[in-house]
Amino acid sequence: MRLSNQFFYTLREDAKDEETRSGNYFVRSGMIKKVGTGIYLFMPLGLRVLKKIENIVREEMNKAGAQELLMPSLIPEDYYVQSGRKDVFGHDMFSLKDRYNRGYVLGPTHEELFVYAAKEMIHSYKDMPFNIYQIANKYRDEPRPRFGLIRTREFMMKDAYSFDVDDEACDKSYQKMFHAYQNIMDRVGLNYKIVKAGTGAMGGNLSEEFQAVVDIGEDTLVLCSNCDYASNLEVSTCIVDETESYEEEKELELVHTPNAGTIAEIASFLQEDKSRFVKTLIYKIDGKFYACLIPGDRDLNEEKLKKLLNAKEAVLALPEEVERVTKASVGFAGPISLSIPIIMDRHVQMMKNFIVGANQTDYHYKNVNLKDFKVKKIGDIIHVKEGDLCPNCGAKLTFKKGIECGNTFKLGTKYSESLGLNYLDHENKLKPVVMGCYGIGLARIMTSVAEQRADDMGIAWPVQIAPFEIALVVINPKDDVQKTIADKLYQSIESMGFEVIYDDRNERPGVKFKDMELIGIPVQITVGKKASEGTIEIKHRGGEKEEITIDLLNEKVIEYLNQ
RNA sequence: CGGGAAAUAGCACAACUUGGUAGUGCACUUGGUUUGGGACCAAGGGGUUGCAGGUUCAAAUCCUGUUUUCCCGACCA
Repeated sequence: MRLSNQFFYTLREDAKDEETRSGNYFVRSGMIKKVGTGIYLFMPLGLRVLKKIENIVREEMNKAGAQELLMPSLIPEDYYVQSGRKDVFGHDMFSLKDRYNRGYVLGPTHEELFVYAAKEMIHSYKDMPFNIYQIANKYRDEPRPRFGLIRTREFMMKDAYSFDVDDEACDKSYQKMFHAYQNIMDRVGLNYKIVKAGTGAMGGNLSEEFQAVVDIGEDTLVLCSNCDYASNLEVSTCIVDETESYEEEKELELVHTPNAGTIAEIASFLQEDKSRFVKTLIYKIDGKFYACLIPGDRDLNEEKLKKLLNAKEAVLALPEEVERVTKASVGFAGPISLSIPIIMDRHVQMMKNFIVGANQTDYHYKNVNLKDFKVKKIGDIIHVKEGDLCPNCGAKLTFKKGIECGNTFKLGTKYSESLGLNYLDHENKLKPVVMGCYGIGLARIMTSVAEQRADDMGIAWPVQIAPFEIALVVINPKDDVQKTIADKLYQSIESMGFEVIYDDRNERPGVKFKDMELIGIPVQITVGKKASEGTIEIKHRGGEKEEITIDLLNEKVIEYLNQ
């Protein structure tokens, strides 16, 4: 592409509203522009990157035997009412009425319609397996979109669904997709980790996430320093250090702790470390109150709590409710002589002489031990911390931040049962189809790769997804010799099948260099003063320039692009 | 949905406290000088100050409402 007379602009100043480095560079390099909260338009340059990612995804999906189709975004709401997900999504789904007051939604994810499509195909076990997918926009009314393209309300997603006769067959389909995902993430040049994740409201049995390792990520990845354990914080576990404490059990003691309602306050008041405390959190779980005991320096994991109790909903009790249940102000709840059932984290089992609230405003108990109260259930209900011990090998766990770029789910029969997707097996018996679903966020890949490769000049795109492979800069387009040579080179490189952005604008050299580095073209060729002597320059973005003779250009270009 | 901040030229901001011709930088146009890392000089163009009301002789400025955006939190298949 010749830059003169093309739609191309860059901004010299940082974007006001972009919190991420990549987001700022996307805006400054004219790739995207914010239209509203969580809504962006893609300018030609940005679209090229997105399309390249899309094509890699499409190629790998097709290679894995999946077939592409296209679902509508505007969907009669009945499909989501039937599946029960109108309620599950609630306000997260955009819904609207047409002129006849009929209800529609903008599709937040498409299990329902894929099942609808699959029903046309599936009658018998002979009709499976197959995998169908689309690359299309999804709509979610996020409470708080942020981080550039990472959390937007409209976003391009590849979603695929596999259909199989049983779990064993589904495993095979799942593995195919899993490998396709590895190929995709490798090809786009992403530094990523595959972690185990929660199945959440999607339901199903197994979920793995392809997480880009990026500091601005919203997810926390728990990785083992020794083995290959990798898991999303949501579902991470650890083994409990069972080193026996030989501490003597001391006499229970009631202490006056005026106005010290939080762990931090009471810890500083009593001059004790937070780990000497046991927090008592009052939860309302499926309508009933429970007290949850966890170490004072830990956070409760509501997902784990729900799972332990096989519950649908777990919410922290309101202050009034806490006061009613504990007969004390918030902050003084404790397990001793409490009337509601007590759920205790495993770690508390190993503690001795700890401190808890006394269920009396302004009082705590010191030297509390397990014999002092009754527990209904013991389990793992806390988030792991850095330094906890790996559940596989016992080595220390470390944390990294991640952006979820892709995920793979084994859905089981959840949707096929609720939506009546069945087939006849060998024995003429009706059985539910076993499904898998597989998603990839295209703009999240774009952001993650950019974030991982940004420097203080701009984005250093990998060749595979760069908007152009080669930048050709002519230093002085008013110099006839330079211009003629550059024009020729442009045609010749383009005819070799490479994507070239040819900067023939009448700008000063510095402007062109800065722009090419900002938008991140991997290889740059410069035609300058020495062109008249048959010498030009080639370099990697941000690298050292090499002077070469013009006749060597073709082979050098290939060499540089492959490096 | 709670708490905070903001809305002025394409972009980033000033003027608001104390009401009186809306200004600066970048970008843009014209002319000239420049041409190997975001040039310089000169002359220009571009604004119903988010929207709607109110106070006033007079509102970007004060008041009320409204919409939108950003930040923190809650939330997040």
